[in-house]
Amino acid sequence: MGKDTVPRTARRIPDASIRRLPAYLRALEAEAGQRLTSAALGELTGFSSEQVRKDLAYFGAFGTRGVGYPAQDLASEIRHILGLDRELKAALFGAGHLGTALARYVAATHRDVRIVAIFDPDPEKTGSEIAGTAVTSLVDLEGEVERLRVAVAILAVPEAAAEPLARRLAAAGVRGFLNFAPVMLSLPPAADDGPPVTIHNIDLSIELQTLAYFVQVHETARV
Amino acid sequence: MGKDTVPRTARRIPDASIRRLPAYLRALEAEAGQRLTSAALGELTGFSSEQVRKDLAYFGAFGTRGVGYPAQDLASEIRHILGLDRELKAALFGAGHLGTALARYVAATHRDVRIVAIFDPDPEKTGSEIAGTAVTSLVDLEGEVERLRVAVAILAVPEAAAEPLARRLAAAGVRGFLNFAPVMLSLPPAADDGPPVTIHNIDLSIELQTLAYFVQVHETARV
DNA sequence: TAATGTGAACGCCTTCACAGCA
DNA sequence: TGCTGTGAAGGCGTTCACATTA
Repeated sequence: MGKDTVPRTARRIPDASIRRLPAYLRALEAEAGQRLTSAALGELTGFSSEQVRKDLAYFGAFGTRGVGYPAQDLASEIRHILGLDRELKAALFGAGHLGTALARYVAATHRDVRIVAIFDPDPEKTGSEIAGTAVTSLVDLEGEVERLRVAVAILAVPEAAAEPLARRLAAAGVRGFLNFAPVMLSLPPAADDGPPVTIHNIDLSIELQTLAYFVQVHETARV
Repeated sequence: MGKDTVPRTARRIPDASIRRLPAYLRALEAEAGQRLTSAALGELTGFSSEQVRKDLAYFGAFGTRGVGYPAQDLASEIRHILGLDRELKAALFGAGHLGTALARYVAATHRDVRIVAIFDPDPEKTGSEIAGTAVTSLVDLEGEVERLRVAVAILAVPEAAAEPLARRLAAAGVRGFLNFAPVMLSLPPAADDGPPVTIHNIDLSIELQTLAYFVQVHETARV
């Protein structure tokens, strides 16, 4: 997880709570039912019912005592909280296997997130299309990013390319990064004048090597 | 992140500490130098020096007071702690774009993790090779998994396929899962007789939608 | 002197327990 | 009666501060 630079909003909401909201949303959308109790929602998502209630209560009183939560409305509320009632404009960088998989996945499953551009320096790739979006060269990167009002960047590029690219993008106004390159992006000595930049790192190596630890530990700790 | 079923080992080590070890390892391997202080290692990884010292101290006294840590030896120690001094045998499921990207990445960057098998039901794919490993059909899945002594499974399969597959694999002795499918794997009513299963979920939707929240919040909270 | 190793303080998040309300 | 909403308690991890040792 990247730096979280959450400003002093009304009451401080735990990052952990925010990370659970998408799970609730998914469960609510899958469950076509009318009403759901916190216990039911907990069952579906793997969290405790208290956890569910506390998370939701940070944002308002959406439930009815003795009854539960209205599924449809709660889904809308969560979408609103996450900012998914307005389309999130994302640009993808890197049209390799990973980038292609990501573009297709997002296009197939996220109405609320739109990949407005795909960038790749390889001339063999530029001009082609992935999931309906053209692959573009990096000439006039900044111009395109500003023109398309790209809010977040998904980085599926080689390790060495990630940081310089991210710096350019941050300077061009990109506010969020989903980084798949195995590097700690240290972006800005950055500003407290401009809006903060959020970075989420997804690092396969960390997951794999951590998994190795747990698998191995359990082996030894055989009771 | 999945359930963590850590047994009562000697002293309890925070999961968070373990998740930082790979970052230290990466920094140590990149830095060819002789010695490193906790401050230097912190600088390279983005963590505080106290954090670095505390994390390492859970496992032993690897440093020299007044001097720092020996880079080479510390790297070996961390590899040992993570269990990366023995090869981790992994099987990949799903030979689509995501699976292909994962297989190539692991083969290119991890000496310590070996993908010993790639499974995909598509007859067009079986028989081909990805990063030197043949793509196999799912006939005799259990037999192959046991024969190859697969310790962890990487799931790059469609949502619906993930859970039934994971159940079969867990039954066949797979102990760790890296799940890229957007589902909460609820594996076992599982055993307390057998060894525990560790699940790490990597969920693009959660990351994207959480990112949407932070980007949006900052927009509103403009000072 | 310089940097590690570590008890103690702190803060954040989760869990508990129950008051409040349909 | 049943389930939500929430203050209080508890637990876990990070930060602080310093004693320790090459």
